[in-house]
Amino acid sequence: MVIQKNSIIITELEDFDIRHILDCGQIFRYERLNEGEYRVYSKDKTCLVRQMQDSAIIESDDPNYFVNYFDLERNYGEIKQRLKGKPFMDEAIEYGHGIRILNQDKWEMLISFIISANNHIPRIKGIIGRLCASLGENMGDYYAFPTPEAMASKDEEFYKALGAGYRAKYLAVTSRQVADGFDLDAIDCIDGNTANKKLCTLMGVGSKVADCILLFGYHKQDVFPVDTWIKKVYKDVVGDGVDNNNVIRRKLIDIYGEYSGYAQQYLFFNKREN
DNA sequence: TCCCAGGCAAGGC
DNA sequence: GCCTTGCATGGG
Repeated sequence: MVIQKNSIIITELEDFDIRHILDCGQIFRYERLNEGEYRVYSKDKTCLVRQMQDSAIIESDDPNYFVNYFDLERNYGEIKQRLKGKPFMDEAIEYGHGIRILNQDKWEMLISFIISANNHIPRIKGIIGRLCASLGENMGDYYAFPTPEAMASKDEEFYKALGAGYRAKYLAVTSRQVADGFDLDAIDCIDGNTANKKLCTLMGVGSKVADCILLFGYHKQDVFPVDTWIKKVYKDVVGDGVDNNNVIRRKLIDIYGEYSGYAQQYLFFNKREN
């Protein structure tokens, strides 16, 4: 990796594939421009990613932000090595070998995954896009993700009009709570299970949404978001799917260990695309 | 068409 | 505590 004034150059692509990274369900704000060419948005920033045969380039006026964002200083080879041999992992890692878990904004993850509940990914993208266009700062040729204050200034009806459906109330109530002082940063230094319970006190956040926020916004690795796709994986692993979500979560963390969060992403991506 | 989606809150027991 | 039900919306 070479960091320049307005770009990052990646010359080792064994653990970096921009399509894997963007299509594995952790981010909703990006556009595919061409084959291997994407524009990505995070918070109030943006970058352009182009992946070629044997290198990739990330163009941005704040490269350091995106070095952290794309988790470029972490050794994914070691993570994969530790996961290999566990149930269904080898094929999932082979298929999604270029996945990296992004370091995204906590507040953006909170709102994005409240919207994600019982929803389709294309529709989630649409709602979030309209949310940014209507409440986010105009950055010239794109919109920033709105601040807690901007979102707290609107009511349930506003979010219904955006197409959020029954999640509209959750958005209004939770953004008010954060604007009024609920400290998202304070959750950073507590363990996964305790952090999960704390996030669940916010309206619209249950165990699964909390795990997504912790994995993508806090990079906590001892979590396992259990959604409809992971339930299918669970059936493959244990033979049936009659257990409730808490039991499924606990058993999967038991099986996949300290790198459960990474395991979950490889398994999710492989199940959803194959 | 009808089923389903990166589930949650509320109410029943 | 665990289990069931209702829920807005639009893509496939």
